[in-house]
Amino acid sequence: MTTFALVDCNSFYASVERIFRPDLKNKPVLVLSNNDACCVAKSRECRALGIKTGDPLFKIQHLVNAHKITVFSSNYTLYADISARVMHTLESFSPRVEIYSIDECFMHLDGCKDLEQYARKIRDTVLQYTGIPVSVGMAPTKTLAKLANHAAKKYPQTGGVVDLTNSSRQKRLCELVPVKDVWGVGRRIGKRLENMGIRTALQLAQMDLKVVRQKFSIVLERTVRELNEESCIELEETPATRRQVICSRSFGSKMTEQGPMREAIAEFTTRGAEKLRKEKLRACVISVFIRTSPHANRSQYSKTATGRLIQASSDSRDFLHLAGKLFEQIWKEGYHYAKAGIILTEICPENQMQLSLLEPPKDSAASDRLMQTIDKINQTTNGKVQFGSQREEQDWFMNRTHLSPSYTTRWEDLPVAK
DNA sequence: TCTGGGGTCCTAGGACCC
DNA sequence: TCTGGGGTCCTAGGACCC
Repeated sequence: MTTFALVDCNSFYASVERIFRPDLKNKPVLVLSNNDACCVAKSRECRALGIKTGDPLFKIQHLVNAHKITVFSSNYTLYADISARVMHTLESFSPRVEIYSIDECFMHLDGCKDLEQYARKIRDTVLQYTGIPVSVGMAPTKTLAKLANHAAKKYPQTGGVVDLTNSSRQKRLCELVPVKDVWGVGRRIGKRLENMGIRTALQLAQMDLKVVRQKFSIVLERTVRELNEESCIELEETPATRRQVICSRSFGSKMTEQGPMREAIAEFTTRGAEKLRKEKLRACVISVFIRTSPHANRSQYSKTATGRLIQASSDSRDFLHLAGKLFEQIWKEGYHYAKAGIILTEICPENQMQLSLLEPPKDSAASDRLMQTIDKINQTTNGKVQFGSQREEQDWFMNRTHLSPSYTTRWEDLPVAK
C-alpha cells in the first residue's frame, strides 16, 4: 500500500526569522502580513498567549507590549530562499515529492521498512542543514497524512513524528480531532456539520457518502473517502501551469483620488506582466478591480471590469493600455478605497499560443526583445525603467516597519560571524 | 486609526440554442 | 390562451487552501 508523508515546517516564518536571531530562541516571535496588518505566523510561545493566525495587530498590540514579543514584517524573499533549501534537502529522501506550499511537502515513502525511524532521520537532517524544525505525518492518504502531521505538532511527546498507517490508530486520533481541523473542512462547512451533530473527524468519516454528496459537494465526499483510507487526491509531482496571476494590495492609507489609483493599477499591471514573462507565459484577459473596506462603516463600492486582448501577450504595454480603459469604466468618485488589483487569466505557455482567426498574427519578436531588455535592466538596478503611467513616488505602498535583513539574498545583508 | 495576498475548484443560475 | 426539455457556455460567488 502507498504511504504518503507530509512534512510541514513548524511556525515556518517565525522559525526562519529565528535562524538569524538565535537570541530569540524560546522567545515569542510574530510575523505580520503585508502592510503590517495582521498576524500570519507565530512561534509556540505566542500561541500559548492565545494569539491566532489572522488576528489584526491592533487587537493584540497589548499582548505584544506586555510580553515583549518580537515582531517582524514579512520578508518573503528570505522565506522563499530558505524554503528552497528545505525542499532540496527533502528531495534527497524520496524520488517522488510534491512541493505543496512554501512550508509543506508531500512525499511518497513506498517500500520504506521502518517509517518512523526514516521520518526521524528526515527531521534531524532538515534541522541540521537548514535550522528549520519540521513535523512529519505518515498515512495511506493525503488527508490522513495531514491529520497525522497535525497530531505530530500538537502532541510534543510524539517528537514531531506520527505514523498513522495503522487503522485503529487512525480511529483513535479521529475521535480526538474536531471536525473543523480536518483538511478540506473550513469555517463554513465546519459550522454546518456541527449543526448536524457532526463534531469529530471520526463522525465525519462515518457519514453516509450519498448524504455528503447531496448536502455538501463532491469535494467533501472525497475528504470522507480519504478519512477511510481510500486515496482520492494524488501526488502532483509536476506542477500544472498556473491559471491566473493576481497582483493586488490593500493600501497603507485609504485612497480617494483617481490619479494615484490609476498609477497603482498601472503598477499592478506592470508587475503582473513581469510575472508572466518570468514564467514564460502569456495571457489574453485582464480584470481590474477596486473596492472599499468591508470593515469600514462608510458606504461600500466594489467593481470589477474585464477586457480581452486580440492575441495573448506578455507585453506590459498591451495590458497597461487595456487596464487604463477598464479602470476608467469602474472608477467612481467619492469613496474611500481600501484595495485594488488586477487579475490575468486565460494563460498559456509562450510557445503554445492560439492565433486569432480574424486578425493577422502579430509578430511579437520586437516586443519580446524590448521586454527582455527592460526586465534585465530592472533586475540589476532595482526597478529603474518604468512606463509613463507608473509613478516613481509610491506613497500608497506597503508599511513594512519591522522588516528583517535579506540575510541570504543581498550581499549587504549577509550576516557577519563575530 | 489599524483586518494580507495569492491561489484552486465547484456550483448555481442566466443566456442562448435547437 | 398555451410557454417543454435538454444541452452548452459563461460568470459570479462560495468555499477551501497556505
